[in-house]
Order: sequence, then C-alpha cells, then structure tokens
Amino acid sequence: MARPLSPEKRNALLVAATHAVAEQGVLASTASIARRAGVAEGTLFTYFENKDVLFQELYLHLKDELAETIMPDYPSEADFRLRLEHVFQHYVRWGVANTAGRLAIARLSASGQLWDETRTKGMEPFLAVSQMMEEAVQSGVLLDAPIAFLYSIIERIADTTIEFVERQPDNAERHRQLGFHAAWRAITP
Amino acid sequence: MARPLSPEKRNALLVAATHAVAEQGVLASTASIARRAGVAEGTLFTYFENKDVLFQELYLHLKDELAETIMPDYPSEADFRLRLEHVFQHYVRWGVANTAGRLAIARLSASGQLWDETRTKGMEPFLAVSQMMEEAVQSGVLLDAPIAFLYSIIERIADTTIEFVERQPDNAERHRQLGFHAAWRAITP
Amino acid sequence: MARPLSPEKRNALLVAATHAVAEQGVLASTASIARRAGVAEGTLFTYFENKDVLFQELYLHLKDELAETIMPDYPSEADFRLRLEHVFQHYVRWGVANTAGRLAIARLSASGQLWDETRTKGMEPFLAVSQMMEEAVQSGVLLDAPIAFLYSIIERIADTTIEFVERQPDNAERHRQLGFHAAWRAITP
Amino acid sequence: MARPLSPEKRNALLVAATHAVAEQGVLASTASIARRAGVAEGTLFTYFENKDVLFQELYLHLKDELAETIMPDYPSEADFRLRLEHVFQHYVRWGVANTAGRLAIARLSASGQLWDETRTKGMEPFLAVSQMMEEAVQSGVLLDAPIAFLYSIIERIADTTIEFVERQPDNAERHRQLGFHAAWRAITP
DNA sequence: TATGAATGAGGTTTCATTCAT
DNA sequence: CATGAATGAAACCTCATTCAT
Repeated sequence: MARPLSPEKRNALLVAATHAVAEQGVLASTASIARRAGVAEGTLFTYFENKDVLFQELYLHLKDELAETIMPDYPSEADFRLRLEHVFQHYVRWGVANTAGRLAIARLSASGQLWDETRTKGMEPFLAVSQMMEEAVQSGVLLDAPIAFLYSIIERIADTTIEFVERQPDNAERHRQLGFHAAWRAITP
Repeated sequence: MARPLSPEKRNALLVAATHAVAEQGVLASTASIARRAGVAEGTLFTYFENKDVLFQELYLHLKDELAETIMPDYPSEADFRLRLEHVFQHYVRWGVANTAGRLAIARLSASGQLWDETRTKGMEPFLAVSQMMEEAVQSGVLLDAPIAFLYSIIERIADTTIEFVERQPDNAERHRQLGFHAAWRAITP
Repeated sequence: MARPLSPEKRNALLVAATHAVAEQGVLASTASIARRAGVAEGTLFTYFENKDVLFQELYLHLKDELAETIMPDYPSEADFRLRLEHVFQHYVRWGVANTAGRLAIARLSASGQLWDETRTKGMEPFLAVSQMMEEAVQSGVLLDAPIAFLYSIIERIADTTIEFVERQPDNAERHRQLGFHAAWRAITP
Repeated sequence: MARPLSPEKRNALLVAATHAVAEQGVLASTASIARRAGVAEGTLFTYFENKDVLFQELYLHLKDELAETIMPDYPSEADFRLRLEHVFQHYVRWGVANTAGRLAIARLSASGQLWDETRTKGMEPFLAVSQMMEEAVQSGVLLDAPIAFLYSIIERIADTTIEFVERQPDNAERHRQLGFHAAWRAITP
C-alpha cells in the first residue's frame, strides 16, 4: 500500500498552522506553514484539500485538544459548582499552557472564514458540559437564561482570565480564583 | 495626507471597509473596498498610506464612533452602578444598531494585524470610564482586581448580550437586563 | 479616465498568443505569452479574464482576420464557381501568409478547449458564403448534401493546399489550381 | 521498458489515455489517465517513460488499430477505385465505431506535441496504400499530384464523412457514398 | 513490480501598490 | 486630486515525476 499518509506529518502541519495562525492570522501563507512543518509546499495539499479546509480542520483539531484537557476527568457526579469549576480551571490551564492554540482558535473564530458547520462540530465534544448546565438551569442553580448565553459568558471570562494569568504569571492563582468567582456570580441568581 | 480634500470620500472608504471587513475579515481586498465606496482603486491610497494603515484607522474610527454613543451623556455624577449600566447599555445599543461595525472591530481585534499602539489609542476615549472604575475599586464597590480585568469582563458580557439580542430581538429587553445583572454580579464582591 | 485600455497592448497579446499557440498549442503558458507581448504577467488578465477566455477570443480574432481577407471584395454577383474560387484562393492566401495564425486556429480547434459557442460565433462572418452555397445546392450546381458537409470539404482541401504550398513554394500556383479543382470537383455532381 | 510484465495494464493505460485525450486533449493529467486505467499514478511511468512518450505511443497505437481495420482484407488485386473505396470505407467504419480514438488522433495530431518521427512512423502501416496510389498516378487514373497531397485530401474528406455520419446516423449510408464520390472526384482528373 | 505519498518547479491568478493620464 | 491600467511579487494550487514501502 505504498507509503501511508503519515499522522506525524499531518500533525506537524497542524502544529505549524497553529503557530502561523497565532502569529499572522488567516493571512499566514500555505507556503510558510509547509516550511514550518518541514514538508514541501505540495505536501500540505495531500493532507488538506485547500487552505480553507486546513483552517476548518485546524479549528476542530484545537477544539478537540481542548476537550481532551477538560473532559477526561470531568467529575460528572460532583455538584454543579465543582463541575463548572473543573471546566473553567481546565480551560484556563489549557489556554495558559497553549498560547498559540488559544490565539489560533480566537483568530479563526473571528476571521470570518470559519464555516457554521465547523463551529457546530467544534461544540460536540463539550456536550456533557452543556447538558450539565441545562440541568443546573432547570434546578434553579444557574440563571434562567439560554445556556448558550451562560456558556458564552463563562468562556469569555475564562479567556480574560487566561490573558491576565499570562500578563502576570505571579498572580496566576489569584486571577484564576478571581476569574472563576466572577464567572460563577455572573451566571447564578 | 494631513487634510485630504474630501472628508466624504474618506468616510465612504471607512464605511465600505467596515462592511467589507465585517463580511470577509482582513482578507477583504482593497479593490473591493474601493468599489464599495464608489471610488477608484488608487484613490484609497491617497487617503490611507496602505492596507495596514487603513485597518488601524478603521479600528480607531469605529472605537470613536462607539465612544460617541457612550460618552456624550455619561452621568458622571450618578452612583457607580448607574454609571456602569449607562456604559453597558449604550455599548449594547451601539452594537445592536451597528452589526457591521461591531463585527469589524471583532475581526480586526482578533486578526493579528492590529498594532499595540492602535489598541492603546482605541482606549483613550473611554478614559472617564476606567477612572470611574478605579474609584469604584478603591471605594470597595467593585472587586479588588485590575480594572483592565474588570473592564474586559464587562466588555465580553456586553458582546455576548449583543449577540443574543440579535439572535432573539423579541427578548431584547430581557437579555439586556440579564446581561447587565450578570456583569454587575461578576465584578462586585 | 486614467490610462485607457490600450488596443495595441491587447493586440500584442493576441499576436503573442498566436505564435505561442502555434508553437506549443494550449500548453503555452500565460507567462510566456505575456513575456512575448512585452507586458507584465498580470496585464494579460486585465485584457482577458482567464486563459480559457483568452483562447476563445484568440480564435475569434483569427477567424475575423481571415474573414477580413476573404470577405471585403467578395464578388457577390459573380457565378457560383467564381465566388467559390474567390473564397478558396483568399483562404489559401491568408493561410500561406499567416502560418502562425493558421496553426493556432488548427491547434485551438482540435484542442478540446474551444467552446461550442465560440465555434458558432466564429462562423458568423462567413454567412454570405454559406448562403451562396445553399443557393448553389438548390440550383443544382453543387452536390445535394448538407452545406456544412460541402463547406467542410472545401476547408479541408484548402488546408491541405496551404500545407503543400508551404512545403513547395515554387509550385505554389500549381498547387493552388490543383487544390481548387479538386475541391470543385469534389462538391459538384 | 522492453517487455513490461503486464500487457493488460499497458493496454488499460492506452485505452484510458484515448478517452482522456479525446475529452480534454493534451491537458489531460497523467493522474486522471492512471485513475481511469485503474492503476496507481506511478505505474503509468513504468510503462511510459514520461507524458510525452505516452502521447507518441498512444498515437502510434491508435494508428496501428486503424491499420488493422483497413489492411487485413485489403484487396490488392482489385482495380484502383475499388481499392481506394475499401480504404475509404474502412477508415470511415473505424472512425465511426471509435469516436474516442478518432478524436484522440485529431487532438494529438494538432496539439503541437507530436514528434515528426512519430508522424512518420504512423504512416508505415499504410505503405501499401501509398504505393497503390503512386501506381495509380503513374497510370493516369489519379491526378498528377504529390500522393501525399492526394492522400491528405482523402483523409480529410473521410474525416468529414465520419463527422456527418455521427451527426446524422440515419443518413449514414448516404453520407458514406457522398463522401467517397466526393473524394474520388476530387483526386481523379 | 505496484503503490501512492512526497516533491518542488511551475502554472494560473490575485492583489497591494504605483504611476501615466 | 482622481482614475484605473500596469506592474510583479507572491499567493494558492496542480501535476509530472520520484522514491520509500
């Protein structure tokens, strides 16, 4: 079966794309991404049909990575607050440890080049979280609002928290607590 | 460069750029912007040195527009909560009435093409707000956190609010109240 | 109105394309055509939307050129044989004087890249000829066959004649007479 | 190169190439030909040194196929007219039954990519025909002209005949007679 | 030998910018 | 100053060919 498609090469391309997009946004050239990944320009196109598709797959890859940080030891039995704090703090942890990934997601998300379908697919791995929030809304623990609204608020406050942890790493712990408290207060009655 | 002959033309270019960037992000071509503005391709470059500069000036222009919505009847004598609510609700009002402008700001802000200097300049018209927040922190009304952190949270919750008002215009009033309450609770002890 | 599109430049591009296509067929690169025409690579695309369109327009341009050789002093009052001989001999004259043009037409025509619409349009300037042939068929001077069939035969014999005139220029006159006699006998009962 | 392992594969490639060239001319990609033949991209190059060589061999292969239709029961003892009619009608028969092959020959022949050597080689299997014509010229049955000229005329009229038989299959017989009569009249005094 | 991923030169086209009009 | 044709670097992508498997 000749040389099989190499997962390492595909990964190298995604990593290269992550950094390129983090730095230059969607203006990053396919040539620069290939160079960074250490493959020929043409090779990029055996792994990704075209630049647009590369961006969609990159977004999904990063979301999956994030999900893998958050979901594995998600405490599905704990109380709502602990579960949310788990999500929040793991989100922040990933964001801090993964500046490029976080930036790339933000750049792609706001670029105007992301397909609706991609955005929707990117939410799938977090299904358990939104289900939990739905329950929490019904039980009166969370504000009576669309969960997308509540989720969005948490996400935004987490993003802000990440930024401040990065700006002042010494105060990391304080910002993370501040951040979660703000988020929790924001979405509870 | 200093005082171009036609403020109308400059404005038409900024309006065109707003819509083009809202739709296609920084990949919008200068030609498409000029066409939209009803001027020749080359004319764009007599009003803006190059594409990068156009983007910086567009960002500042939009921030100024936003400031003009928020600041004129800012109730500098009212209590902190009222002042903040003024800012929040006017921000939301502008955002809802100015989808393209809001999107363009978001796209530029996350594009990786915005200069730090531009970002800083964009905050100047809102000086009174941050001063107020600083006082509020000192007087214990707001959380003891960097005001940039608090401001960022408000901004993000306001953005989220705008999105939901746009998605469900019928529930506009409810979302605006929900939004402000969430923001207020998030940043107060 | 700035610099107007230059007919000279457009013509230079068509001439360059004629020679490039005559030499290398549709594999001729747009870059090589632009270089030959003495313009920048990008300029080609301000005159022709893309390579395909260039080829269609080139074909029509060459057909027009041919028509201008044949049609101006077309003896519409002469008898059928004289009229046909006029067409035949002028066709041959143009072909001999215009090797590149003739080759380019042949290459394009057999390339599989020519649109049906283009082929149809290319026949318009020769309307008077096909009308004459139709009359001649009805009056019994020509074979009772589709005129397209008859026309095609004349064309092919003329092409063959051109080739032999080119191979043996000394026998030009003889070949031209031979060619027309063959054609005339072929299509008359 | 000399004796490839699988004549079936080589043949599949030639058949695939015939159809690909008939449809897209010399712009047909080697990948598309390989796919059509049901072999891997690289395999094409174990059977044909490169794309150019593939085209030359394809042309010769098709000419051989044509020769095999015409030559086997060539009536070498019949009179000139019958012999020529045999050639003409078998040529037409092959062309009608082999649209792709006929088109491929035409595309290659006019592509500008065919080597002179290839064109010459392609005429070899028809040697008997040109010898017969030479005799016929000498005996005064055919026009006193270069036999290449006469042959070319027959070929062109046969091509035209094929086209019209394809366009109007109902009139096949009529067109074939019309065609041969035209050809015969064209080349006899 | 057959496969198809890998390569990178080169193809077409876009586009920011310049400059003749 | 306004125009838009002209420019050519550079973008994306294709594709003939090579080569590891």
